[in-house]
Amino acid sequence: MKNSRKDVRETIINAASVIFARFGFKKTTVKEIAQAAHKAKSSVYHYFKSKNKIFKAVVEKESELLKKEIIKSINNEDTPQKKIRAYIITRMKVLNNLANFYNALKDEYLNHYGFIEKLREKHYADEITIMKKILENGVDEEVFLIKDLETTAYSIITALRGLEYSWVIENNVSMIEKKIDNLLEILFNGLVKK
Amino acid sequence: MKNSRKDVRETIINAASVIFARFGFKKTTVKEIAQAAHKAKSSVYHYFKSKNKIFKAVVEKESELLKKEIIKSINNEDTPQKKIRAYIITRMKVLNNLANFYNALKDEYLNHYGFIEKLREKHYADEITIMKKILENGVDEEVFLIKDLETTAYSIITALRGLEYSWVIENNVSMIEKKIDNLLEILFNGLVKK
DNA sequence: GACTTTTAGACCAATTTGGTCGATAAGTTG
DNA sequence: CAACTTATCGACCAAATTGGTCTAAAAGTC
Repeated sequence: MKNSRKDVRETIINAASVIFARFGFKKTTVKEIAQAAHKAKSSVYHYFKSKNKIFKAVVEKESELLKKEIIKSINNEDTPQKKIRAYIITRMKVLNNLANFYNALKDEYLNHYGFIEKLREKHYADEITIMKKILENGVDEEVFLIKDLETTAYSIITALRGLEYSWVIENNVSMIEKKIDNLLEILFNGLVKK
Repeated sequence: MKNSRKDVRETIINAASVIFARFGFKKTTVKEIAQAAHKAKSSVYHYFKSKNKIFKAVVEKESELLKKEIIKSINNEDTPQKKIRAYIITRMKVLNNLANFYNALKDEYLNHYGFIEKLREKHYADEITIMKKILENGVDEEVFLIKDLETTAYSIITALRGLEYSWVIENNVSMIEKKIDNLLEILFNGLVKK
């Protein structure tokens, strides 16, 4: 029996994933991807229309993986506060292991490619949706008091991006978790004494 | 006062070192090196005749650093046995942080370049010289009994290369030190019961 | 201000690279 | 087996990239 078309695509994506992660989009050649997948270059083009499309497939796969992991980790927690905390930690941890997706989000150089922007937008939209659900849940359980869910979710997600920098440079994980907890303390209880 | 020629060369070497280490010889472009050193590409060529020569300078620098570290660690020990052990451990540890030199020693792809072969030979010769000195010292102190210093040094150095593979794949340092000690036990006392 | 050293932009020849095409092989289906 | 579809691959190409040169001007030195 022959390998299904999907299997071969998967093989190529996996091979490409490793090389893209190591060398970035520009420095990765289609020939290398082909070699790593044990195929001729032209065979790769039988499954993907362009180098761009290969990268797109790789990044989308990682993007979905991240989403899955986040949702899983949220479902493991019971209170809305713990869910938000789990969201943040998982997001940071997993994202750091998904080099291609991370680059797609950050790398200026990739801005020329339209699909990257779309991917970013989708990712941000997903983030907001997830956060909104958590908040909504918190309101239902009468833990949170929120006027505008959309705006609040948006604010939290935006603020989170500020954390990323510390995350990348600090290698001390427990230190970062402390910082996050401090941030969450403010977020949950506010700065004003009650 | 203007930067001396040597300083600029040093700047370029340092910039190149980082990029070569990350992307390897082929994937590194002279333009990138120039940018990292805040120079125009043609300015780089004012200091180095070719990309090859830049790489050569980088690798030689690392090679010398390794040698220095090894000698320093040997001088820190008093007995010949400890010196040999220090030699092995330092060699492994430092070499792993000198990506360019390591690649120069290992990478098949670089075989085309003549200077790499010469560098390898010099490195091996240095290793043997150092080991010979340790052994000689051991004989003088009547700790070792060795007929042919040259051949013995050669044998030990050769055997060491077999260790490198385990070193690279194992990340458990103490485990590797154990393996080394076991090897040294055989080396020092022999397999035959006395 | 003559002279040397640096710098950098324009330029070039050679290689590399993304991508195409046609021919052949391998599977599938009837 | 024969018609047909799918997969594989080597040869090929135009465009981009790259290592490397050259010239001219800026900066430093005496």
